[in-house]
Amino acid sequence: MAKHVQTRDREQTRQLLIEVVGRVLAQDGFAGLGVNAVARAAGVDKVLIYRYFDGLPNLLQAYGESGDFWPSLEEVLGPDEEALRKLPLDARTAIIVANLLDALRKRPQTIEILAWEAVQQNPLTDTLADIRERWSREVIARMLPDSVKDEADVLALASLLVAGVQYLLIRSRNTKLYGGLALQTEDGWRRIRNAVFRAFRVPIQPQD
Amino acid sequence: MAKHVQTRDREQTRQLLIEVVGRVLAQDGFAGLGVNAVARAAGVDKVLIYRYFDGLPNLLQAYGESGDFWPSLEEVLGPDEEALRKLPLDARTAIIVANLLDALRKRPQTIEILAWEAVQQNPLTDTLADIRERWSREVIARMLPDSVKDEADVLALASLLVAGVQYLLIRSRNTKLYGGLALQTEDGWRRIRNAVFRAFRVPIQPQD
DNA sequence: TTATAAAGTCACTGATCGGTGACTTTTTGT
DNA sequence: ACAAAAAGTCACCGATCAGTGACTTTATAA
Repeated sequence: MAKHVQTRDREQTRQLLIEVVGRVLAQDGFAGLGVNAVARAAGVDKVLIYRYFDGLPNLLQAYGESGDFWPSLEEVLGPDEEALRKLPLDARTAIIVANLLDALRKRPQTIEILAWEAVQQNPLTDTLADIRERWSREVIARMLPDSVKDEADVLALASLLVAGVQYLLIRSRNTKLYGGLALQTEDGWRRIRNAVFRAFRVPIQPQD
Repeated sequence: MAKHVQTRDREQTRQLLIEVVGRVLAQDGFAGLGVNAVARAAGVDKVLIYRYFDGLPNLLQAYGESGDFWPSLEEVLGPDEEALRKLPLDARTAIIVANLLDALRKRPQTIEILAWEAVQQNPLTDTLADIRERWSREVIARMLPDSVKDEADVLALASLLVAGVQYLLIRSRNTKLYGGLALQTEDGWRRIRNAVFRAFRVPIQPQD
């Protein structure tokens, strides 16, 4: 039973489609994301998107679940979780936010998705937003349990800063200058990163 | 020469179209913004958009220039500019950012435009982004001249916070909860506003 | 009053979109 | 070897989009 080399393989084509979603997303953004575009980029007929995924939403869902489009907890907590845990609340929070900034900068597709979420609401963006909301709750429970009863409301400040970081990442795709910040230079991002530490009154820590 | 009541008036129709752009923008967002949609909403033939504005971009340009879609300097500096000027740099900056937050919350169309800018680059969004960049430079020149040589880089922190505020405003259209912040409640926005003051180590000032 | 220019209407093109039915080709189980 | 099921192709549909040419109606100025 020496089979031919498989040229028609459902699972392989499924994976290809999922992979191509990420590619299209990174290249053209969600604006260019449609059945036609994905099928074309995959060199595959669009009918397969309907047959294998019952439409684009489910394909995107599969992409969202399969990919590592969001940083892992480890990536954001750094190499030495124990040492981090011993720091004061402000410092802990600042470092986590700064690490998140570094991690997100490396993920163009994630930035595209953030832009998409900001602008449109649909079942997929709802799902992704929910994943991230749970992620943030996990970070808090694991590393910032004392923040929830902090009367100075570090959490609000942290969320505001994360929001700012995400917005600037989104803008950096198209915009050179935002409020005097050069979003497409390393120096601009160093200033932003330092501002995070300043907001928490924590000595500035260079990137790993 | 008792004229009939004008039923055909170029200028009036022009103004109507400009006004309708704002209405469509506030109602359906920029996603629903097209020649067909605007013409339909205005009860006018779309050919007039081409005749009077030579296409949608110029109509949007006219809208951007005519409307008060961005807060005035006065609105952001508050009633007593002189008193504000006497405060320390941190306090001045915090108050301006907080005032900007209050002002933007009142402008749903502006929030739509911000969302649009975040996501797409085109001649119009470029123009609007430029208007705002000049606006911010004017605020700095007028109220924060000492910030440019501030070695702690208040400006970076201010821009980051403004970015965060804008992002949360954008998200608040669709999202209930972001990082634990209830974006559709007064309490949520009070926490965000307070976080601004906290970031600058300034006593929290209630909204006017 | 009448000619003319402007205001507004209408019907159409060509392109692209999401989605589907019917077809051909390959794989697989017996 | 062969039949059935699955994989993949192809041509089409209806809707909507931006944009245009040709038409009718109204206002204005001589």
